[in-house]
Amino acid sequence: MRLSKEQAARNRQGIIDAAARLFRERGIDGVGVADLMKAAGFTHGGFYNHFPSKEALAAEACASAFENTLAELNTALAAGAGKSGSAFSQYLAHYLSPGHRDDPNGGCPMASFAVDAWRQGDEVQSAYAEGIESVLSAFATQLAKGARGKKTGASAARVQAIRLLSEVVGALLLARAVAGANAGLSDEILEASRQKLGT
Amino acid sequence: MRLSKEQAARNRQGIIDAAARLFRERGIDGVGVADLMKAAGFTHGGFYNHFPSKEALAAEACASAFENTLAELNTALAAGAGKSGSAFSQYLAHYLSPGHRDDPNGGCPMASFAVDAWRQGDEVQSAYAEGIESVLSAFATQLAKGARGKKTGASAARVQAIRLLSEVVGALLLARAVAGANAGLSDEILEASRQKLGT
DNA sequence: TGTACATCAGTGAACGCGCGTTCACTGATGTAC
DNA sequence: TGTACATCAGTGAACGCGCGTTCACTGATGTAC
Repeated sequence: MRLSKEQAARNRQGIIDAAARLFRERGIDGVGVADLMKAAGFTHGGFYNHFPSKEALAAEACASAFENTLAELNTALAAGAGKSGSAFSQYLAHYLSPGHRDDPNGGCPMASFAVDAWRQGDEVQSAYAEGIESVLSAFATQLAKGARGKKTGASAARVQAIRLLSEVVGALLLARAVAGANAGLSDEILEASRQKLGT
Repeated sequence: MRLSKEQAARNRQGIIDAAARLFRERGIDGVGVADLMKAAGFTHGGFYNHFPSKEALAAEACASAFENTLAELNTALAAGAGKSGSAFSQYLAHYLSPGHRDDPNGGCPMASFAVDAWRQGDEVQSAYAEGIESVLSAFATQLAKGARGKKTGASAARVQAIRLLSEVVGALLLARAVAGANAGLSDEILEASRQKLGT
């Protein structure tokens, strides 16, 4: 039952989408090839018609998750273009919301893939590092133009972007890690960073 | 070949120590029971004489890693007691050093166990959450007393402690995740947080 | 204090299970003539 | 345009492997008398 090229390409993309969701939720090692294929609506045997290995898929899924995240960020910024820097602040507030913490499915790949990238092979690491670089650029652009009154230099904005990214990713990861055992602490962590966002 | 109680207790501790090291390095799922027992100098069959399950050991190893980390922090602070707040700053600078990034073995359990705690069972989550709470308290105490000139209130110090912890943990995780694919970016992330530590 | 027996840490083989990957097969699609 | 054949996405069984866990066994330690 050979399929048309278009359908095959669509099926391939469906597997990547399912992987991008499931890997973020349960980690790369936490999802089997059979689970993935089932989630995409297939049996597991066909997997290797599309990808040379599970790790190759993981790298594509990671890259895809970053693309979606960047697209969302740009959409959010474009929507609030009139209101100067506030769209970015709102994006960060959403990032640090309990909703985002509890739904890693479509959420931040920087948090979900961080430890996976560290311990996984080269392909995933490369995709991850490129994604981080893209997000940092986007953050730095926002910080440079949105600075309150005083002009911020490009290099200062980059340092600020790195620190901001470290803080929000760290807060999200810590909040997720303690959510099950200490929900109050988890909320407190998110609030602490959210309160002081612009400072 | 039954052993003396003392020897048995020492062997049990040896397994915990090996686990605390290996789990931080490769993740809980990345180390098998056989690997652990071999690292501790035993064959794998005896594992269940000491622990009811791998997860129970993981929880103990996580708690043990936090204890060691807190002890190191206190030692560092006591050693630099004369120089007011600078001992704490030095500790943070060490935390954000390339050396700490490249040697997760005895390093920060907050970073190493973050994703494991999130996706693992209740026992590990509890140990992790308690560890985080202890470190936050220690940080808050330092920030409250070490504040430059102006007095910092307890609740403000706690918020500051949470944000500081989020930033350093996030920076360490990001730096580790990109180290393989982009060493320059990895160093840059550590430096950005290190430069601005007190600000 | 000395003897007999129960205890239990450690060994190494074995268990069942799920994983990533491979394989022979199917049949509609794409292509060469 | 029509026909014959090669291609290849999908199926489902099977592979080897490593994992967490269990087991029968050993023999020195601890304990009851």
